[in-house]
Amino acid sequence: MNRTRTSIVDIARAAGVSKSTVSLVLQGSPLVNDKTREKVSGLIDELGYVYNRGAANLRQARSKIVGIVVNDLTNSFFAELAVGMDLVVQSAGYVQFLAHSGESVDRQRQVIASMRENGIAGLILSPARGTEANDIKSLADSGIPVVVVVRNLPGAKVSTLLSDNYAGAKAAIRHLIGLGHRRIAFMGGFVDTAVFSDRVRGYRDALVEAGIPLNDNFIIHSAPSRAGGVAAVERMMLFAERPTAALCLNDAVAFGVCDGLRSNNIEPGKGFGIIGFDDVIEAKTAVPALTTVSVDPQGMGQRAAQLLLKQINAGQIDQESIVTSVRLVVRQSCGAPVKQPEEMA
Amino acid sequence: MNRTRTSIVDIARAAGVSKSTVSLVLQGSPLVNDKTREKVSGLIDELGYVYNRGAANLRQARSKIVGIVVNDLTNSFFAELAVGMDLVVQSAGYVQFLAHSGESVDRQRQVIASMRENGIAGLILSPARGTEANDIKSLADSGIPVVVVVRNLPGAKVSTLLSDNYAGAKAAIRHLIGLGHRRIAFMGGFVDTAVFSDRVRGYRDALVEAGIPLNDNFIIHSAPSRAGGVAAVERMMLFAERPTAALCLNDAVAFGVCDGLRSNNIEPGKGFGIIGFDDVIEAKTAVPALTTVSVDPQGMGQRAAQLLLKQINAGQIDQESIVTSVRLVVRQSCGAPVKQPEEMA
DNA sequence: TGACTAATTTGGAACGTTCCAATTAAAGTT
DNA sequence: AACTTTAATTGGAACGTTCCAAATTAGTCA
Repeated sequence: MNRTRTSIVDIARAAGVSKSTVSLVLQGSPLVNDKTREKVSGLIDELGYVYNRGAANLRQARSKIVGIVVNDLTNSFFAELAVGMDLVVQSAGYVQFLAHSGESVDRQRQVIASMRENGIAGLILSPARGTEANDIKSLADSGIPVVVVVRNLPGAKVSTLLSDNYAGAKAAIRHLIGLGHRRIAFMGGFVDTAVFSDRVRGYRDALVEAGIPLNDNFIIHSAPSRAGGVAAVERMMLFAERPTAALCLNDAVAFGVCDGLRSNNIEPGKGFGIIGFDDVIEAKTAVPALTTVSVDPQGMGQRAAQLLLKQINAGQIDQESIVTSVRLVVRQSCGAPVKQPEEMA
Repeated sequence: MNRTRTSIVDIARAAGVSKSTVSLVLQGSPLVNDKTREKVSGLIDELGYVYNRGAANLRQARSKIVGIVVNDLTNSFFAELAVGMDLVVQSAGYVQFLAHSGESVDRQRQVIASMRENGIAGLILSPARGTEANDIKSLADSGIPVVVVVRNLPGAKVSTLLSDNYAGAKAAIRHLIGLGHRRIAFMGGFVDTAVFSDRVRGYRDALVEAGIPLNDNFIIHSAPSRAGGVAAVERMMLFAERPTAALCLNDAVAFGVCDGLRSNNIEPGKGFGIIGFDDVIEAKTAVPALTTVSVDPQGMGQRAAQLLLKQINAGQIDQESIVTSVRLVVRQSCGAPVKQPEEMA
């Protein structure tokens, strides 16, 4: 009910010591006598004192806040990524500004500026589509560590943490080929992201490696969402010669593809092989369980946060680029071996 | 590259005015002469000055930070809720600490303490299971507005924003009854949450209202997740006399129920009617599209944030309890009218 | 021009911490 | 007892802002 919160000097007065001593107690210094420490700590809970980290930051210039900006929280991949970051950030005694840019560069710029004003010690950014290196230049220039995750940001001289999209896509396609598929589509995504182009590159290279001719119609663009997957299938159904399997840009698209196939009375995993990308939690429990390239979003979030904290503590920032490896998790959605895919059109 | 960030006095010196004038310019005061304002603003971008909101807070005691604690970000319902909050918080010029408690009261306590030290102006809490009124008492006592959402927190004298779970469940069951169903299950959830008990109450009341005898076996507990839905179906399949439809605790469970039915070769929406709760974005595009009680999570997040901001600005907090109305969205998963449900066991 | 009002500008205290240099108290050592 | 170490404690400046009362400058009117 007090108008003004109780401060360090209030408890100093109450304990009959100086504010410096109280400060020492607060930071657990061994310099202070056990008896005074005890008395002070007692008063601290008794008076309901709460530490003012803002004031401390003002003096020390190093805050315990990290900023996290994610392009789409409603996509479970990014939600899990955020949860992974949250985990390590919190247990390191930091607290996070977490914002959602909704793929808007403007909004992203705004929140980064606002975070900066609030004195973040570092930033983890999963950039919105269309982000330029310039958007984080001034941040990086002022010595605040930045880690870019998931999507590449060419030209930015900051650390990045990406998954091995190329290898993952290649492994997925090889698996489908091994099952006997020859007409394989790539579904979902638009050309303007590195994630898309890397995965498509893996898709293409695996096909040529197996001597299968490329068919550009089989790369079916759509929104990288569940709804996008449904749309892609609609498009595919119009083809005279249809694919027998597809690698999807991500799990969300893959689930959409399952939905779309069902409305066309094709059973996913039996009449058509599907592989997703990311390995979101639902991938395991879905029916059919989704074969997918596991990126381990939560683990990736953890690694990103660890990388950032390392740089914050190190003081100087040496730019690091990590590509996390990825593995194909075979479940039901890619189906049993297909004997004569030529006859399935 | 400067060791120390440039401050208000740096640009004051450069512009040949006092720091007070610069401060005035910063807050857009009409007191300052246009010419000096112009000069000062010029120097501000030129020297790359960034406002230190922490220092300002120290002086003013009212920050532009709100805390948001959510029990499970990986559940799309809560992710969307968070996005809704983010939207209004950001456009009001605030920035948010967003944390994920993962249903752990300990962790929740920690992050709330940490947020408090960082000087949040208010808190929105979607409490972890097992949270007690006491956990936010000291916060509320110190005059910081708190809004509790989604889950009730009995005994806490703070504002709450809940959806009308009772009415929603009742409407859903009435609809199923109208389609001819008589043996209707309730799937998912555990007894310790108000959300669960309210929805079950609606379920029960609607059944007795229609003169249908209650069967407690038909309330099938499980984790409130997709995996939980699958598990609930497994349990149901063992019944001698099976339900013909189910209301699910939430959409995640409902999707799981669809999965579970499919692995038992029952087509969701045809052989078995399913109604979800929440209306997550995927509900619309799923196949079959999910009939569900729409809670509009994003809208709810927005309302919660607006409520909080109102209280922050008002200065004094008058406790408000809002129950947002809810509506049944009929799509495909509850199926066509069932003629003779007695013969479907 | 002088007096008065309106428009601008400005020192300095204050917010709650940390840190440094300096002081005081306690404990050993001859 | 006089000194040296070691242990504990302490003022006060500093961090970057806001706010107030007061000072300065410009403008207006007789």
